[in-house]
Amino acid sequence: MRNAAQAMSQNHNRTLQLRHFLAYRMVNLARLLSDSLSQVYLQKFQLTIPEWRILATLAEHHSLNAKQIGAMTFMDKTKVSRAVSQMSDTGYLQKIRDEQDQRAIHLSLSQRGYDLYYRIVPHILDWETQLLDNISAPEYRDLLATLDKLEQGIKKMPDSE
Amino acid sequence: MRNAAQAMSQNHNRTLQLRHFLAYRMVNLARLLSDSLSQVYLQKFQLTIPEWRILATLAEHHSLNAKQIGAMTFMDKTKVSRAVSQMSDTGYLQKIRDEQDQRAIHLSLSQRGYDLYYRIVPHILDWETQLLDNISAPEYRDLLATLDKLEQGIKKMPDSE
DNA sequence: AGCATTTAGTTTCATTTGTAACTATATTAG
DNA sequence: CTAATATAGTTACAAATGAAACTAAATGCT
Repeated sequence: MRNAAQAMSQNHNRTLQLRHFLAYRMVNLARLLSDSLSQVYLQKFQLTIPEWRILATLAEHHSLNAKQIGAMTFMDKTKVSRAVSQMSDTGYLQKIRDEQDQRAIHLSLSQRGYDLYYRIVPHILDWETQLLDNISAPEYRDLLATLDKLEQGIKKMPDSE
Repeated sequence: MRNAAQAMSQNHNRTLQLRHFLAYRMVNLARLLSDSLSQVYLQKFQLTIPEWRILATLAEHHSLNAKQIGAMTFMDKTKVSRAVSQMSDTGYLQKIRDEQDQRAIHLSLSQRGYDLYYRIVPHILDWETQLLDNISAPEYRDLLATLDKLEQGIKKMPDSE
């Protein structure tokens, strides 16, 4: 028995049990994680999930255009566009047009944006700490490694263009 | 170093790196999985994601009411209600009022519903097989175990009511 | 150079979603 | 027994979403 697919088909005899169906489990857990995290801390800071994602991404990368943010966060360009407008209105970020390419707009956090980010981060990390309290350090490491492999794998699947 | 939380805080010195932030990784991967799976097979059978979830859940449990389905699939009751109506119209399921409790409605798949389910399942399993080809059997087993722990854990978190 | 195509980002519109209000039935308390 | 409360499910309304059309700038082709 070489891989997980063979193990699975052998264990379950080619029937579908949602409880053991990986995608179903991942989607449900992700929903729980996302709800818990956004509900508790982000609503408290008046940010939507897309806005938080942009804030965190820009805090790490300092300057990106909307397209890059979309690719990194797996968000639709319209979602990015709307969240960026909102954050620009609220003064969390600046838009600077590229001198070379007048279509592109460099986005970066304002001081106010960084301030917000640094106020939120401790809450996020506390939440993560609570979550990770449920698993061991090796489990955590293995989990991230496995998620990596799955992410690589799914991007190569025939029908995922 | 006892657990993952300590490992994490030590490794990353209490800064946030999205790449190593578990919730972010899980949510992104879940999105990829969900898109891939639903795009390829469910649209082909004219089912929405909520409809597929209800179909699969009823195929396993044979008779449930809307509330139970909602709890099992983590779907909002309005989402369940609408998907059930649709599936009833299409003839994939039957509604039978409980004799004891006239509010409750027992839902179960029609023959047509089971037929559809058994036509879809092989495609789902093929997709899963492709996905799991990327990881080993022990990795798969450990992954499901870890997901279990995280799911247990998050349900116990203070702010996740 | 001049016209077609591509690309970044926005806007429009139809669909999906969730919150809150609602209907109808059941349960509980006085 | 009756009134208040709770529960299952539906409906109405408003917000979020994504596909497609659109604007404006850049690139490619002849």
